[in-house]
Amino acid sequence: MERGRGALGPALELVHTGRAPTRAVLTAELGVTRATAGAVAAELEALGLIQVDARPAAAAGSQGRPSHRLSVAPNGPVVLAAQIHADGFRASLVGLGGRTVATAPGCMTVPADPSHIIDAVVAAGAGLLRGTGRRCLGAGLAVPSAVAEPEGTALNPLHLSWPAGAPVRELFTESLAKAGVTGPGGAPLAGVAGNDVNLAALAEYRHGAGRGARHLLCVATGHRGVGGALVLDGRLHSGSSGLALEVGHLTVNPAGLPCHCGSRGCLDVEADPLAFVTAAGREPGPAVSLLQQSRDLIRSEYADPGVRAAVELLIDRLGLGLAGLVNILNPDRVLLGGLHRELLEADPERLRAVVADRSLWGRSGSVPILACTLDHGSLIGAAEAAWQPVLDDPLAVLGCGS
Amino acid sequence: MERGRGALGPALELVHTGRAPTRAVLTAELGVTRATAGAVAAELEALGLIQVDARPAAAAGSQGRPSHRLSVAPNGPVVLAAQIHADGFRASLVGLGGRTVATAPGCMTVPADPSHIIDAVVAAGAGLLRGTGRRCLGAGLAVPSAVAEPEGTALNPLHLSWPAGAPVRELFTESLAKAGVTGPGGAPLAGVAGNDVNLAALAEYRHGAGRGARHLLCVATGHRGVGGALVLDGRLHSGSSGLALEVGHLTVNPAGLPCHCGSRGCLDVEADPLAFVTAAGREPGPAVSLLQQSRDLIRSEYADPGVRAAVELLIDRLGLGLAGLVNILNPDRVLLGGLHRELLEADPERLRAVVADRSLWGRSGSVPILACTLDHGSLIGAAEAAWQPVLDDPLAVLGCGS
DNA sequence: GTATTTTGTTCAGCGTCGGCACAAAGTCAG
DNA sequence: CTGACTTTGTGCCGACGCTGAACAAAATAC
Repeated sequence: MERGRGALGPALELVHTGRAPTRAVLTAELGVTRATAGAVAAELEALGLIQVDARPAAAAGSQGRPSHRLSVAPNGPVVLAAQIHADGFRASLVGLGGRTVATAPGCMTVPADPSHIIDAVVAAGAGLLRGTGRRCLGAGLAVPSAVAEPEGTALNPLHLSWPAGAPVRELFTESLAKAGVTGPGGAPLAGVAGNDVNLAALAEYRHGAGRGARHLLCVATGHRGVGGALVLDGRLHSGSSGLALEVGHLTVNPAGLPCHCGSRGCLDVEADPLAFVTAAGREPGPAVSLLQQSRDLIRSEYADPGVRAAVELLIDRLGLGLAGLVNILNPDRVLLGGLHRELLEADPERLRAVVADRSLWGRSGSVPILACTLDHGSLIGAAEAAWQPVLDDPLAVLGCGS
Repeated sequence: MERGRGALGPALELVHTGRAPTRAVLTAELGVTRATAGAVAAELEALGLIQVDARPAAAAGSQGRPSHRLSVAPNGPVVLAAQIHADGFRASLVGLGGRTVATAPGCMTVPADPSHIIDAVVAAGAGLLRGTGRRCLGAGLAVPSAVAEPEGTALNPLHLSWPAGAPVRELFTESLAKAGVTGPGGAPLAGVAGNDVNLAALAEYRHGAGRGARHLLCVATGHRGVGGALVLDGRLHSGSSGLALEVGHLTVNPAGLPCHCGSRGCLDVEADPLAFVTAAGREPGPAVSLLQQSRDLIRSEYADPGVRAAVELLIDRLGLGLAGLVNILNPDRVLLGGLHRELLEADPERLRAVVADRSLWGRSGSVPILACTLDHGSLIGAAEAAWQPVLDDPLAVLGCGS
């Protein structure tokens, strides 16, 4: 409680994202003196958040005294991360560094009443907490819908049969209280809720293929429709009311299918798994298995000319949409998830060529397009959102006394 | 040089934008004690940047001791602001608060060699500086082209006959040195260059219709093509390489005109003055007078059914483009400039209805759409960009000794 | 004219960080 | 194996920048 209180948050974030493996690097990254960095590390260790290994692993080739290694505390506090998708839910405890400590998947048909499934996923998370006995510092929930801020309501839970405007954050917070999940000192825990693609983008930025990007654009499709997200200088850009990056209604096929938005040829209906299966000339299965059906087609039947043509068609449409987004947002990296990831991996050159051709500047055209790398990215992202208050100011969350 | 050095920049910005008319308000806005706010104000006054009037104007109805009024120093330092457009240039000296101190317009055909006109506009500005004898702290240049960062090159100076990739920032800085324009202590001055719509958006955010917005979207059209800009939390978002908000190639008319980008029906060719004049069934005049021709048509011949139909057609196309941008960016305010401003004022309800109808969420649909209010917004914006280093850290620019 | 309210100023105190000196722990050269 | 060198960790002091409290000033309210 003497030195380095102002830099506590940034320092924790550096260790959390693995960008400060040693005290020396921490010193350089924070731009402070060794004395301050040392005090900061000591404080974070005292708070039980990080670990300092005096015994260095292997100082390969470097002269001088070896650095102490900084790492996330292996038995430190966790956050409760929850995810709801069309065919079930998933709850995890996630520590710093994006490390999943325990997981409880659950499959079911999602009930029309959001509070039921939120209670179920929270109960699963509470069970994990009891089982492991870890301290819980926050809770995050990912839902397949835009979440309006500051209300915390799910505006378009399309593939869930929920009513539009369901107050998911409020339900989540109430559910946490009912399940007895509390924060430090038994205080009630305020849950955070967000769109699954947004949260996945945040997770990729911190721990996945988005590390080191300044402006990260993420586009993904799960079962139906297309979602987008943008991370600007490390912060999720969700717009003035949480509704940014609703990219599904960019026009990518002027002569295309009518969309429920009133226009034709929107990305939502032209570049999602249903569009792919249809373009490949196959009979679409049930909605929740469309992504798997598409994956199977690409991986097992790519030799089929119909499948191949469908891949190329969807790449062209997706590329048009991405080019539009690149022109507007000028990101320095683009990540693709869900079916879009499969399309990228099936023919990376074609997609990159379309984007380069249609985004005006050769420079932006050469923006790297990569695949998302995290499993359950939106779950990790929900955890990241829950960690955010701790990363912003550890002392405010943990209290000076504890 | 004792108290309040950290809060110096934020305090200056508050006075600069008129959000801190008194010491008491400054105290509240900065979230510091009266002692600190007083010291900060004293320091800024000592630096010659602001003025403290002990004699209050008229404390209407309020109890207690009247506040001292804070205002921008009337004879304080200025920055050199320059703007180049299709039919000439304009140079001004602009003080804090966006106050234009002196102006030198110049009309000519813009030469194909950018350095000639940049030298001319800088010479005009240098003349103003000699004439007024004011200290100059920075210089900014607005050009009708995307400016790539960090190179400072004009990538698509479409209506100028410049080569693509002209190094405008470098030319500007060299020209300043040649003209003998120097910063504090005779140090060489680093010029900043930016896209005119971007800079106009910044000016509107600070001093115009954008004041108080969190996420401000600005769309404007001058003679040809459509430009956009985004201000996020007070900072211009120009993307990872300065190329963001190139909004001209959103598709707004699937069956529309071919565009040089290879697509059809782009905003650039469907919602600019040429498109309007053509849609109204008139013979387009020379490129540099298209905006004026459009204005005249709307203001004088709105009764003509052809003109009216053209207004409605362009409103519908513009609305489609704006709706797409609102879905992606979720701003809390939209400003329109150039011909788009005229369209808004001709039929505000129609434009708002189109945007509300096509942007998915009723809430975003009700985003306020307003007209730009500043004359020569991009010139003021060039000045704002030039002021930025002073607003960020006044002491670093002015030096502790002076 | 006195009380109240609000604002500006002075001064002491303290927390936080930089700078420096020194100790510690390794590599490298002979 | 020893000594020089390099790099990292730590303790101490001072400076800087802010808070808090007391006090003074300038208006309104009664």
